[in-house]
This record gives sequence, structure tokens and C-alpha cells, in this order.
Amino acid sequence: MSILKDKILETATDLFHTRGINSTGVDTIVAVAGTTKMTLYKYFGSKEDLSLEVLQKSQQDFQFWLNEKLNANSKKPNDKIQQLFDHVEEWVNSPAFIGVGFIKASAEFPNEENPIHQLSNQQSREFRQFISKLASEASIKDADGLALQLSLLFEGAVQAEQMKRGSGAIKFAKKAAKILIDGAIKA
Amino acid sequence: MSILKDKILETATDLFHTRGINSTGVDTIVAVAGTTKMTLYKYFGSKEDLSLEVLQKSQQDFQFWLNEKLNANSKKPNDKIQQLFDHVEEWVNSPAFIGVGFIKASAEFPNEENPIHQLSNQQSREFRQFISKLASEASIKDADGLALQLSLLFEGAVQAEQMKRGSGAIKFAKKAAKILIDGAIKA
DNA sequence: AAATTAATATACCGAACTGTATATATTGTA
DNA sequence: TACAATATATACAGTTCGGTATATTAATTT
Repeated sequence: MSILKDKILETATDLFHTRGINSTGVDTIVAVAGTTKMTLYKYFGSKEDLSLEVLQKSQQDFQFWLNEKLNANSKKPNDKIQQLFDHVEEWVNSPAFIGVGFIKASAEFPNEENPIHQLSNQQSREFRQFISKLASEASIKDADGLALQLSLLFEGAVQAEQMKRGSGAIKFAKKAAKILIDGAIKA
Repeated sequence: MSILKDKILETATDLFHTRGINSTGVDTIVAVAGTTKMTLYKYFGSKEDLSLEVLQKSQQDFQFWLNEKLNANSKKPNDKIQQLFDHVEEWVNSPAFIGVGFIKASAEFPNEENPIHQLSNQQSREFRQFISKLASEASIKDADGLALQLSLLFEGAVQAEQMKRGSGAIKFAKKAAKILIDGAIKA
């Protein structure tokens, strides 16, 4: 991948998260990235395409990071799901945290026929399925049900943290997650 | 209040929720409301002012509705907090449901110094305090902790429901809420 | 050194945006 | 009937938006 394309992607990611997609013009993006619109439109067909790539890459990066963390600590399925929110906490509290793209984007584009909304929706579903797989491997009966509950906690906590940094919401989400996981294991 | 001001407020509420605030121009609002920009700017100083009033009224209406529901069913504090998510479910599943303003708005205006973001933040905090009061009246020890957890479930479920209507997220939020409430009562 | 590719500079288009100026019509009230 | 408030119609200022055309410069390759 070109170094400039990467720079544009990185800049757009930052601006979209800190100012919102609609509030960030392409002129601003190229100015901050130190290039021109010509170059941007060479690599990305439109602002919408750029937005979609930003969302894709953000979620991909997070999923990759999370997977590494999960596999580094323990291979046992029961440990993995129990430690899920520990890793999420570390991630949320890291200085690099700027929110979750698909949560913001789906709010910014409420129309269900909008491509950005659709991608957000898909990413949310995929993340839920990822948790469900974790739960399933830990021999939890109602894996889908627990996954949905945990994803609600996840999205709620991220939402709260996006609203106000250092809100501590993730700490309580972690506690709630433990209760729900323990309950689901026994059942 | 003037009949036209009301009509503008109502129209803006609908459009903001279904298309987003940034994606809705004042020209569209007055066209749908059947009036002119002159009138809009007579009642609302700016689009931002209008947005703030829309947010205020939406949350006010919901809180009022919820309070009536809670008081109509039972006066006992323990029943009230247990039935909280029943009412939320009814509300989310009603055809009139168009999402929660402060959740969408805080995503659309991520900058913490933006007045719309600040109001959203305040509304989220007030709703949490409202739940905390319910928990406190039900003699729950860690009322604030439970309130935070329940508000995470609430925001997560609403987020999911905004993303895809009929996702059924609220049903699982309800179950999770029950587990957390029961746990908090025993403690 | 020549040719090809990549990136820049800059100016521009049409559209949409918030907000205002001005002049006219409609209504309620005295 | 006359006055005052309210609402309309319309045009426009000023800006920003996404996106393109054109011409020039820098870097890489043959």
C-alpha cells in the first residue's frame, strides 16, 4: 500500500472519530494529511468509499489486537471469555482509544439503506458472533443469548466512554459481565 | 406555545432522528413543516438552538412517560426497579420509537466542548441518576453501581435497536437486568 | 538521458448549507 | 375601519461541501 494512501486513511480515521464523519470535509483531511484532493480521489473513489475503508480498517485492527491478547494469555476457552472484558478495559483505557467506529457511524447515518449504516450493522453482528463463538467454545449452553448480553454491555460501556472519557463505565461493565457469564455457565 | 413553533419542533424531531441532525437542512425542515425559514428563525435563534430544544423535549417526554408508567403500576420501590425494563421494552417496541436523542447526538457531535454534546452528556447522567434513585429507594446498597450497569444495558439495547429494528436486543437486556438487580438486592 | 509514473498546485463547478433582507399578505384586536 | 402582530414569498449573501479539469513538478524506471 502506498505511503500516502496510508497517511490519508490514518488522518481520516482520527478526524472522523474526533469530529464525526459529516463534520469532516475532504479539504480538511488532505490539509492535515499534507496532500491534495487529487491524490485522495486517486486512492479513494469518493468520501463514502473512504469512510467505509476507515470503518473496515478500524474494526479489523481492533479484532486483530483482541485476538492476539486472547491467545497470548490462555488457550483455555473458559479463561478466554472470562478475560474478554479485561482486554476491552485495557483497550478503552489506552490513550489511543478514540471510540468504536461502527457505533458512532450507525448513529450518524440512521438510514438503514445507507451503505455506511449497513457496514456498521454488519460489524456489530460480526463482533457479537465472535463473542458467541467464545461462549460456545466455553461450553455455554445459550451462547447466542450471552453473547448478545455481553455485546450490549460492551456497546453501552463504549458509548459511555465516548461520551465522557474516564467515566469508569467499563469497570462496572466488567463486573456485570462476570455475573452474567457465571450465571450462564451454571445454567 | 405557538402552533407553528410546535409544528417545527415536531418536524425537526422526526427528521433529526430519521436522517441525523447534520444531514437535515433547515430548508427541509420548513418545507416539511409547511412554513418558512423566517418563521423558524423567529422562534429558534439558530439551528443549534433548535437542535437543543428538540433534545430537551424528547428526553422530557420520555422521562414523563416512564414516570407515569412506573407510578401507575405499583408504588412499591422493589416492584418499580424490577419493572423498569418492562416499560422500556414497551417503549422501544412501540411504533413511535425512533431512538434516543442523546445517544445519537453524542455520536454525531463527539467534541466534548460542543453544546449539543454537553447536553447529551447531561441527559445521560440524569437518566443514570434517575435509575440510581429507584435503586436507592429499593434499599439497594450499591445503588450507583447498579444504576450504571443498568444504564449500560439500556444504552446498549437502544443502540442495537436503532441499528436494526426488531433485533430483540431489549429482551436479553431485560433478562440481564433481572440477574443484576437480584444480585444487587442480595448483596 | 528519456520516458513513464506519482504527486502537487490551483482553479473551478454545481449544489447545499445557515442565515438575512425586504416586501407582501393574512389575521386578530381596538 | 384602522392598527398591530404574525406569517408568507422570494431573493440573496456568504460559505462550505464533494468532486473534477488542467497543467506542472518530482521521482522512478528503462
